[in-house]
Amino acid sequence: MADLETRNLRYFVAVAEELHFGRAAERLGIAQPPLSRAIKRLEARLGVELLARSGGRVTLTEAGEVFLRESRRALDAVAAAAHRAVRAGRGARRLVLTMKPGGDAGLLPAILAAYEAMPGALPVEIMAGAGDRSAPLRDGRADVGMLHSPYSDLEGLDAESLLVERQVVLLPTGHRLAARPWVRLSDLRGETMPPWPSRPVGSIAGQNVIDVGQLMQLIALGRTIAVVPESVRDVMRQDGVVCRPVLDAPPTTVVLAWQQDNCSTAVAAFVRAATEVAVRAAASPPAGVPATADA
Amino acid sequence: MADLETRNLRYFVAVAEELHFGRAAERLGIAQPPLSRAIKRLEARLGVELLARSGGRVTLTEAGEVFLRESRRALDAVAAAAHRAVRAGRGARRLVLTMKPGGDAGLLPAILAAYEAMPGALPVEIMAGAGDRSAPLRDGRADVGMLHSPYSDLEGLDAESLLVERQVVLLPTGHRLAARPWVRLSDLRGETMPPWPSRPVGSIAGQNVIDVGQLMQLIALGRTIAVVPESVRDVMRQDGVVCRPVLDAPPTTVVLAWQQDNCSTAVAAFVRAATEVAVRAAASPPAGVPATADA
DNA sequence: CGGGCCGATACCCTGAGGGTATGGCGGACC
DNA sequence: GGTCCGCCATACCCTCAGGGTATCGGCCCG
Repeated sequence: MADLETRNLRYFVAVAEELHFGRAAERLGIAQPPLSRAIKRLEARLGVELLARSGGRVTLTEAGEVFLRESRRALDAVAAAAHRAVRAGRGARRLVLTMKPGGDAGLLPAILAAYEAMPGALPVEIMAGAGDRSAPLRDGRADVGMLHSPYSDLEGLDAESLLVERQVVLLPTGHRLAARPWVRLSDLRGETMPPWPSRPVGSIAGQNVIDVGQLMQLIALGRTIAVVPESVRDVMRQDGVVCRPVLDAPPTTVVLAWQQDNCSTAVAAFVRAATEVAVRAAASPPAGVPATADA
Repeated sequence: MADLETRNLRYFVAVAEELHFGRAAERLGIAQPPLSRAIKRLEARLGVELLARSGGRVTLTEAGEVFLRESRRALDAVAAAAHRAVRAGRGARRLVLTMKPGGDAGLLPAILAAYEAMPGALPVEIMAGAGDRSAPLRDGRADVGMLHSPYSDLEGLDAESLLVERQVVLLPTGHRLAARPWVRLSDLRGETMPPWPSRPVGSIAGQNVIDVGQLMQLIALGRTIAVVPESVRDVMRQDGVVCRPVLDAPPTTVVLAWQQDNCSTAVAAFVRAATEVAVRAAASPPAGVPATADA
């Protein structure tokens, strides 16, 4: 069982995700034949068939499924090694927090204040950006992240729930559903919806959704509608947009997540600060963010 | 930040462990100059100095410490990907248990019986061997392991304590301390002791200690003495060897450990079986393995 | 039965990475 | 303080892993 290079893993992950050698090769920036060879060699080295090429279809074998999951984890670990070392070398210890802009449900200021009041608190750097917010946690670019539970993949991360929210749909004022006090998911069939939870940042009619403000504009213009956690309503208001509860949408949870094996005391302190703030917020919710009524 | 290959990590880990390019190169089976170049390139790619070469001394920088830890973890993850995929491909789902022979404190038969009585239990394969028993857990060759707490490195593993044991010293009958009812650690200064907890399997006067039986023989022959958890006494008796409690030796804990991110139900079931057995054993200890008296 | 899609094979070629020889710098010892 | 020695860095060469192009072969579909 010779040494597996990360290149082998990257190649396999690409093929496993595309289930198509040609597209995977293109994504990797190489030609298809070397990729075929590489995968074949990989299978030979492991002594296991990872992909079933039965005619025009490529599918993952059971071993391939396992190897895909483990490979992703291993690649994350390699990336984390690099990022953590760089951050350690750049001196200036910091705690990096990753989040979607506006995704903190208004909790962040209080959490930051609580954390920074703790003895030995590090400066907190906020890393806001589009795309999958859990990736920076896995690959070591961030220490903690505010994620949204059903949307983000928490596999391999530790997490603490901060807040459970209902979801609302954002509609332009002139929309056919805007007159109703509430809607159901079935009412939204056939509407243009941004693929909010999907992995690559979604595009609506060619426009990339990169921040909540832009999304609001698009809604006001009648180009799309969106289902979002109700706290977004308070963070970002926009004329021409109304929100209506979606009764049967599953509730979202704002979770604070971090890498499982992270033994840093700074992360532990931040998590403690955040949960304390969350408990307090649940007890006495700020105006505009009503607590979920007891059943 | 170009792709880091596992080769880079392996090379760095070797140098970081040896703190000597020449020895590290020898260990890796390559010459020293390519190794120097590789490390230098690695540092250039990361943009961080990992090693401080100040005169004849090589030391790790702070970033190097971080990178060493993370690199080990990443290499384990890569190895785990390979092993898990192979095991998944070989069909025949099994639960692999790693342990030091005789290191189960007599708990194993009951644990196996309890686990196998559970619905959906997999066949258990026992992987006994010398060396570091936590490595197979990290690199995916084993699912669960019985480790000994102060001796095995549990970093990055989840673990459940099964049993806390006092330690005893094994002496040849003719030994100067054999006449005493108990000893203290200070009495053992200067004695020939196998480096039991050390990473490479220790050698006593050129003999590799590979199993408990051999160790017993060596003790009976007066070649060495050993401090071991008291349950070893019951698993393996030998004429010519007596055991005496070591009053001030730290107690050892038999722990059941597994990879943190392992979400397999089989592992969960095994852990549950083991803890139940351990609780029962603590309540009514079998003859010969007295429970630790309440303080 | 023919065309097109897609993975596998054949063959070449480039460059990353390994080897040998040697330089250069520090520390140690007399 | 000079010399020696240990050890990492540099210089230079060479080999082969891995990438590219061209093409084959099997499968599906019309």
